[in-house]
Amino acid sequence: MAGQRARPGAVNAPGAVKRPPQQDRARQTRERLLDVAGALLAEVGIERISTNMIAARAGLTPPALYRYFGDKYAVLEALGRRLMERQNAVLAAWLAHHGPDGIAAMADHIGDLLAQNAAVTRAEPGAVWILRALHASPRLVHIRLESHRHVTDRLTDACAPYVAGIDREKLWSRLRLAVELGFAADEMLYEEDRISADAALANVAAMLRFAMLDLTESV
Amino acid sequence: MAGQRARPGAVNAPGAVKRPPQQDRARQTRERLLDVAGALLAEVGIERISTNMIAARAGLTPPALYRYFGDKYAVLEALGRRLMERQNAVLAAWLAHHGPDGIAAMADHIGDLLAQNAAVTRAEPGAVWILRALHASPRLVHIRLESHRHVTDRLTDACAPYVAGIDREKLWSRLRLAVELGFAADEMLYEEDRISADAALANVAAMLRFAMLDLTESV
DNA sequence: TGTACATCAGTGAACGCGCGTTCACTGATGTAC
DNA sequence: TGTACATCAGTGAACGCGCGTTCACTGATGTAC
Repeated sequence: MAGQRARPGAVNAPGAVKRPPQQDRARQTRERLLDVAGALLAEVGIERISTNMIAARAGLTPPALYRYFGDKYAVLEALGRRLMERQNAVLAAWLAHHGPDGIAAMADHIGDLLAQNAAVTRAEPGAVWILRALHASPRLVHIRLESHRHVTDRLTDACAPYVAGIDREKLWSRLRLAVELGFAADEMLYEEDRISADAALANVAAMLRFAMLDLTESV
Repeated sequence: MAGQRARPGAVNAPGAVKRPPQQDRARQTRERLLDVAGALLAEVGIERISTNMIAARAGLTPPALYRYFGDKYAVLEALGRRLMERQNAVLAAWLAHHGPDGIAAMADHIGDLLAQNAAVTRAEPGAVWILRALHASPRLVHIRLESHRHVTDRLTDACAPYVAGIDREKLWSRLRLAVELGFAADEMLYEEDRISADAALANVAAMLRFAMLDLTESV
């Protein structure tokens, strides 16, 4: 076979992994496409969003989008990963701050973590809708699952030294559940306007604190 | 204007509310369409499901679907409502059984409620995907919200007599959160296979029990 | 500093396809006498 | 019990539209000398 390289005229080797953009203009365009996709997800929902729509809103023609993303799902996937990375950064900072002080210290500051996470989410265009899309499309669910597992791994690492008597699997399960409930509460606040965000986060924090401290007692 | 009634030839007055089917055959067809829609939601997701697809899988031609549902979203809405009604029936039975025995009795049997709810969900074709679709489409979110509020109202009614010292709004907020977390935990079990369903539900039940009993103490 | 050249970013036009929905119609079911 | 008639359930064919995606191309940016 002569020539594994793409034909000279072919802009896109279909299905090929996209190289990261080389120029500043391109990096900005890519970010803009993601921002626009988030906003549109909120406006029209995952069942109506389209690549043509995203490109148009970003001031581009459709083929330009395909320079950055292999297909429609790749856009949504990148959008999801960008949000989760930002959330993970919050967690990392929180762990660095409170992790070394032990379980009780962490349990007492869960409210901070929830609040900071909520702030990051709120800053992202269409953030709730991104999270919901990640939940609702069979092609995307793995992203959220992987991210929540990653978060749980980090929390487990941080807690394990202080609860030596508990097998890691049990600890992991407990924290996995806590992660899910924390995110669920955060998302609920976007649609339920009959309860105050502060009160709700305080309640959740109290429940998660209970679950964490309960761990240390059951050694 | 002569004649508000539909033209003789017109099968569908567009946008008209559909009357409930008159014949047995029709009732079965309607149920079949909903079952099929649930299954397809699980297979292809809300972004790919289509009316033509639903009709074909149900052994019908596309126009037949429009005899039962005003448009595509009406199908999904009916599907969502059917599931929520079944879940609400579980709650009603549970409340009738444990409600009269007070807060502590209810708190001690939250695990039962979660388990029964999970069973109902599991029996419905594509149930998780229905719940997720209800979360992910702007046109559908209100269904889930209304249902969760309804559930919270019923719980608040059941609890209020035993916590006379607490203002109803605070009670409602606390229970609203509990409802959300209960459903979130249930849904998580469908995608997270690294933790056991029983253990997770037991954990959630313990947290919710804590939240409920905490209410009685804070009078 | 100027310029020739290579690479990168984005365009204009078009494709085949399945979508949601409607029409006028036929066949099946129920009912009054 | 039979039959004429009204209503209900489902069909066959088609519509205009926007979808996701690709092509061969032009204009913009960066780089070597």
